[in-house]
Amino acid sequence: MTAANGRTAAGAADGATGRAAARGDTVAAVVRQWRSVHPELDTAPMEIIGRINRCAALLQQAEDAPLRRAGLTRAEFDLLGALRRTGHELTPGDLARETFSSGAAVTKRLKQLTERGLAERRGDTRDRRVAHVRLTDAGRDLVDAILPEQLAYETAVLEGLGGAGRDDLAALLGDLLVQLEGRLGVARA
Amino acid sequence: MTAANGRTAAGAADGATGRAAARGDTVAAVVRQWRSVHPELDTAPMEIIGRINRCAALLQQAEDAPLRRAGLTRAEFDLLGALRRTGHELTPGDLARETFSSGAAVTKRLKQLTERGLAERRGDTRDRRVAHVRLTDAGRDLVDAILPEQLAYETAVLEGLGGAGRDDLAALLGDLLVQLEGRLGVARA
DNA sequence: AGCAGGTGTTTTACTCGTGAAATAACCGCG
DNA sequence: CGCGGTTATTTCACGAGTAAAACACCTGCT
Repeated sequence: MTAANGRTAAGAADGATGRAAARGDTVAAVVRQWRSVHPELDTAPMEIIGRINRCAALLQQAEDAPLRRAGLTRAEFDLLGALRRTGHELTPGDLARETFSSGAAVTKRLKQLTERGLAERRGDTRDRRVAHVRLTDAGRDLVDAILPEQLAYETAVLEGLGGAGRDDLAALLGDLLVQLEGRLGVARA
Repeated sequence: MTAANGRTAAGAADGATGRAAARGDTVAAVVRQWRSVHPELDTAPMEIIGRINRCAALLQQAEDAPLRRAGLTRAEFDLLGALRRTGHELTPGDLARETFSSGAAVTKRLKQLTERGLAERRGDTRDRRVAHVRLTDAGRDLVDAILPEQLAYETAVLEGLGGAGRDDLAALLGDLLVQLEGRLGVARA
């Protein structure tokens, strides 16, 4: 993911579009550039998609710092988080699905995480192809230490929106997500 | 970064709402899991941040396909797009800032893109350290061919939100982005 | 002039993720 | 039983990104 798609990247700041863009976030500047080069195109979607991408990039950047301090990659934390929140053992395949990554990536991460004593694996007794992975106490404690920190940061960032704005935003993003997940068939129902 | 942080990942496990019900996107299921494991935490931010991350991931996935067909990485397209929308030559350093990536990455991409005849470089006459990069005709045509396609897809996805919803969403994301960019100081002002 | 220090770009060494092939084990059917 | 087909996981080869070092060049100071 990356940080910036063409419509997400920043230019100079200056703003005149829409109510929030009066302050001129970086996306507004980019959209303006595109409009002046391609006046015939409807650039409205960029105001949403571009901002989503840019928000995601900035959030990731901000939230990766605490993880790094704990010696974890975001992907590793996602894996541990999946184990923590489901509350039961998962197979590598389950973990790949939960974390939206390839099986190969999960294999590598599990090797790391088990070596570091954050996760444990045990073979299935019936089907010797499958493994079951669970958190160690250390793994659980690590997740439980990091999660509140992340949530606190997120809460602080969202503070500026006000309660109603937060609710609206969550709902609208939910609608959009339903569109996207429907469109791209979300596999598991 | 990727697709799914701990609070973004989808839950297969939660059959409760079965289909993507009234509000049943994948993020809602994940949030529900966290709440049941950590009832004391305020999980509200996940409803926004998680959805932003997931939307970004799905959008990228969807929009990468057309790029791939054109033989481009998203990062490469971002670079070409920065050149296209600014309308003038940029130095590698400028491109790194515009596309939020490291200078090293830009160097590599430029090598690729010039070899493929999509961009050209020329040395600065005054300062022989700096290079100036511009699009070739082929590069410009490629961007101009891909961009409308991407916008059309985005328009289609956003269709489902309705005009008012779209405006609200853009504005709210703008507000959030201002928070984030302010908080993380956005270099270029 | 000449050098100290700063800036723009590239190189290097490495990490991480991926797709595809390889491996290993299960299942059902003759 | 044993063979074909399928599924779970790992291995392999590679592409892409990064941070830090290297390089090349400029600028200001003496």
